[in-house]
Order: sequence, then C-alpha cells, then structure tokens
Amino acid sequence: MHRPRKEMIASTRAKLIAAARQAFGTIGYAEASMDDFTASAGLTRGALYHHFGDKRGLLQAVIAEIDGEMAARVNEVAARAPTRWQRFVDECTTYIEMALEPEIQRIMFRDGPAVLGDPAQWQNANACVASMTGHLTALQREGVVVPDLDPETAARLINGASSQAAQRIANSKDPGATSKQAIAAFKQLLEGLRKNA
Amino acid sequence: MHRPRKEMIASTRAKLIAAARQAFGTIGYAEASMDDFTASAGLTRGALYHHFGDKRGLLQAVIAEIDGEMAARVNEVAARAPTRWQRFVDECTTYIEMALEPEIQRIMFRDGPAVLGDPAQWQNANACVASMTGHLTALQREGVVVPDLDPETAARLINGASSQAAQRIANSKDPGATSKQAIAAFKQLLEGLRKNA
DNA sequence: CAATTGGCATACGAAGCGTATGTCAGTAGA
DNA sequence: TCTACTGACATACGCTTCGTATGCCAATTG
Repeated sequence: MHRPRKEMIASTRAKLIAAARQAFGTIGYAEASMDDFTASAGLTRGALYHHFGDKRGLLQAVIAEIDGEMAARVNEVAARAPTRWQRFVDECTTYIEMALEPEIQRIMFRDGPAVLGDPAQWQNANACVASMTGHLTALQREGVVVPDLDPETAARLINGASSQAAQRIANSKDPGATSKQAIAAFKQLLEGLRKNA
Repeated sequence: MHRPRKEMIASTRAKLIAAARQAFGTIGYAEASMDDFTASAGLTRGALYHHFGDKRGLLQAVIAEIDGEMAARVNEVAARAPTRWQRFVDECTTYIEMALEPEIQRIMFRDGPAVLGDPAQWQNANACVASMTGHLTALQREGVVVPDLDPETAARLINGASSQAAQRIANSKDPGATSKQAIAAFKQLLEGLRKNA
C-alpha cells in the first residue's frame, strides 16, 4: 500500500535538504540547529544521520543541489549570446548576479568554504567553473584570448573577483550604482585576457 | 610592587591573542575550544570574556593584529619598486604570497569572513586594500590606468582574485608550477586596467 | 506467512558556550 | 597609613548542541 519505499526515501531526503537549505541560507550553518530544522521538516536528527552521516554531509548535499541549479542558469544565458567571447562575458555577469542572492552567497561563498574547505576541491560542485574553463580554452584556440594562460586557473581567479563584486553590491547602500561600478571594473579586468591589447 | 597594573593587563591581552591566533590558525575557529586555548595561555575563559566579550570579539582582535602585520609587509615591499605601476603589481603579488601562509589563509580568508561577514565591512582591518586603492587612484591621475573605474571597487576585485590564486597554489600538487601559472594569469588580468590597450 | 532488512525515532552521554557569582590585588582618598 | 572601592580574573552552574547507541515498526522477500 501507500507509495513505494523508494519514493518515501527520496521524499525524506528532499525534505531534509530543503529544510537545511532554508536554515543554512538564512541564519547560517553554524547557527542552524539540527534539532530545529529537522523538526521543521517533520523529522528528527535520526533521519539526518541515517542519510547524510553528519551535518557536513548534509551541507555537501545542499551545495551539490545549488551548484546544479547555478550551472543550469549559466548555460541557459550563455546559449543566447552571438559570439563566444560575449558568451563568456555573459556567463561571468550571470555568475555575479547569482552571487547577489543571499542564499547563494551565504552557502556557496561563505559557509561552504569555511566548513568544507577550498571549493576547487569539491567533487560534486564545480559545474560553473568547468563551463567557464571550457569557454576560455576554446577562445584561446580561436586566438581571441592570449595563449600562454592556464584556462582553469584564469577561471578560478575570475570566480574570486566575481564573488567579491557580488559582495560589494550586496552590502552597498546604493546597489544600483555600485552594481554599475562593479560590473564595469570586472569587465575591465576581463579585457586583460584578450589578445589584441 | 610587581609591575604596574597596565602592564599586567596588556600582557594578559597579548597572551590571549597569541593563544587564540595559534589555535584559530591551525585547527580553525569552530574547532578551537575556548577552555583549551585559554588554558594554554595559563588563563581561563573568565579573562577572555572580561577583555573581549566573546569568542568573536577575540577573533576580531586577532584579525586586527594580522592585518597590521600584513600592511607593514606590503608597504615595505612596495617602497622598493621603481615605478608606481610596478609598486602596485608588487603589492599584489606580495599579497598573494602572504595568502599562501596557512595561518593567514585560514583566519583572514576562510574563518574570518564566515564568522564576521564581508571583510569590506571590518573597521579595524582594511589596511591592505586601502593601500592598493591609493595606488590605483594615483595611477589614474597619472594616466596609467583607465579613468572610468572606481579604485576601491577594483582593489576589492583584485583582492578576490589574489586569494583564489593563493588557494590554488596552496592546494596544488606542484606548487612551483602552479605558482607560475597563477601569477601569470593574475598579471594578465591586471593588464586590463592599463590605459594603452 | 515468517524472517529480515532498513528507515527513522528516542535516549543517553559528552562537550562547549554564556552568565552569574566570588575573590583578591591594586588603587585612591582621608 | 588605613579603608573603601574598583576591576581583573577564576569558579560554578545551566543550557544548548552534537554524535552514538539502541529500539521500533513498516515494507520487502522468499
């Protein structure tokens, strides 16, 4: 009777991830009580430990989910650009826009690195950087970007600049004006990668 | 007699900061037990709460101390460069080198932002960025750097890229090679700020 | 229909943190 | 110099949180 077992399990996992995501994204990882947010999902810590091992394991699952969503959004935007360079730039600015959202900023750029270490070492969450790395590699082949440059390294640096840009905008008194400044500065930095010089 | 009161107090504060710095820089803020590291300084949590209010207050004091040291090192290096642009670039690479040290990376770039929020909002620790901002402003006046660019915004973005570069080097299998790659990519990005283009 | 697996809850112990309280040395005024 | 007081620091307590060990019940399997 009822639903099959597999569906119940998937539902439980989803409920835990959703509840944790809500808690981590608002009050933050350290302040989020496992008793509290499991209860808000109608469960207890028993389910959490059973499925994810511990609090960090649950954070990993939350991050994997968000990373997937971010990659999907980035790819969607990139598909609409005319040239490849433009596609690359659009991806970057989309990345900044996403980093403006408090949940993403808190989980992906603040608590995530603090708890799990260098994001570059995360196995389940690097889709965004992978996409940017791919574009940079292609742009090098096409002669648009300077040749002596490691694509993934460049992608990571750009990533770091993006998150700073997002933080600056997010904490600004006048987000509109700051956004213009930050994106302008960011695009200026990207110009350094182009070949013509 | 003994020493005057003020000296005892300063000594206590210094011992607490040193012990906390050691603990935060190695096992990390979250894992550092206040009972443990105050005991290692020959004190108890009573002293800590009296002087710093709470654990976060002590972290702030540690960060202020490290920030001061970093600024001093950056200024020392910058003083030796021939041109102002070179001075600026040297500051940036020095910044990357410092970010390679585990204690600085952990406290200033990982746990600090996680516990205290956006570093740009820290009042007692922004000497490094201030210096870079100053150089960028001067370089704009001299016509070396493109004019329509907010100096502090640019400095923050560069800061973000620097810390990523440092993390990449620090976690690399072959730090020597990675270091070359990362610094090359970093300098390439900086070229985007120059006027000639 | 019996046996077993496994999803999840409950119960327990161990830290860790913050606060309230106590104590004693150093300092200031008479 | 004596006394009263301030403040630096320790001790003691309760609360919260985490991890593990244990138990129960539904669902699958033969």
